[in-house]
Amino acid sequence: MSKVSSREKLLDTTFLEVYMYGYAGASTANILKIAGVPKGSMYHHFPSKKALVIAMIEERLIPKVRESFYIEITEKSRPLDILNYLFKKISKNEKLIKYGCPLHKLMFEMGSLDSEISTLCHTEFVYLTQNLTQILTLGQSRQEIIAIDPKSLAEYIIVSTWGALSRTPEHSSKVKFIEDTQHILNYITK
Amino acid sequence: MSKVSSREKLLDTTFLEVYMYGYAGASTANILKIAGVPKGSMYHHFPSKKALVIAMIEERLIPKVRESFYIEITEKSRPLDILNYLFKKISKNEKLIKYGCPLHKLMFEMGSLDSEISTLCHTEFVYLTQNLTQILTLGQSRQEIIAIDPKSLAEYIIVSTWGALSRTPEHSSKVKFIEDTQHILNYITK
DNA sequence: TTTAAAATAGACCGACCAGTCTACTTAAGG
DNA sequence: CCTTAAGTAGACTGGTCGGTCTATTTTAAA
Repeated sequence: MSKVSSREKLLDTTFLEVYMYGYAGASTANILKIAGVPKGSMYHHFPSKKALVIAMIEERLIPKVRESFYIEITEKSRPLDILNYLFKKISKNEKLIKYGCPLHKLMFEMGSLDSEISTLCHTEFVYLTQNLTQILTLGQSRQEIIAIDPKSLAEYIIVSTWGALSRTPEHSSKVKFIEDTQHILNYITK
Repeated sequence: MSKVSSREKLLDTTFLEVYMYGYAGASTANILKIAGVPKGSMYHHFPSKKALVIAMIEERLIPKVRESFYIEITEKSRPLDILNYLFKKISKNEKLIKYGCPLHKLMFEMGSLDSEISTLCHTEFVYLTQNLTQILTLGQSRQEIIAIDPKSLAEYIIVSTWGALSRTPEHSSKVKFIEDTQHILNYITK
């Protein structure tokens, strides 16, 4: 029998709650109910709702985002193939297609609510950008990717992908996402 | 002395509140305080918070979005010039750069909260797409724009632009937006 | 001028919010 | 076994939420 600690349960539940209802819309009472954890435990582990969400970002959101968007770079990496594979992988994640990238969603909401949290999210955006910039640079050295400032290109690819993932659940689909990201691939292919 | 009706004041204030705090984060009490309108008046004009927001979308948000994203098409329109002009105009709107497109922001938030409102927002996305599709088709007939399914291209341009506008306020800028959208223009130029 | 509808005004409601507090239980080290 | 801290438990607080209700004022038509 697995014994998941209250802290872990809280982080898991908070991730889902914030993903679906946003930071403002997420209620601690509901999180506690779903996690099956009493209030005292939550405030023992985290001083506030905000602190809980920050821990969730660091220990759940960021790792999950890296699973989806981070590209491991090796010497024989084929940048375009990798990017293509990445988009395919994302397109298979139904929740991602339906409700968007949780990092983007939270970052966007917090932009006008709390600069600490929004900056924390932005830091991960910077990290992903740096990783993608490396990939693009490698592709450029092999004449596979257009010769444009790779950092600017990397940022554009990420924000465009986020945009493609932010359609309404009813009107988003795997097919549309692949269609959108195909434009990105067309553009960056030399 | 201008006499703005309570209803109009409520719509104006609601637009700002929802733009800054989101639907879940917007409070009727705060809207009433800022608008200087008593609660009874609000519930006389609108049966609920949701109805107020829907009226705001129809009478404020959509007109504003069309100001920024709608392109009047004429016979001698130069599609690329128009798009370029459009991006320049958007880049000059500091609030848009800082806090993103209010339609996109609300649509994204409501995706997992209320399908009626999110569908209403999506309808406007479809409208903007149709308009842009016309422009692109015109450009294609003049060999100025790449020959790719114009509807798919139009959708991609809009979601990418929305993505470019959804950076954090602290890290978004006119320059970055122009940089992002320049990639779009590069891509679609034949 | 009378009358009825439209609009204003704000006290009030139960539900829910994040957060506090005290009591209790469990786990670990000496 | 005893002690101490870590963790659990949930009642409770002040404040805010969206929404209701009744009373009053304003407007405009008859």
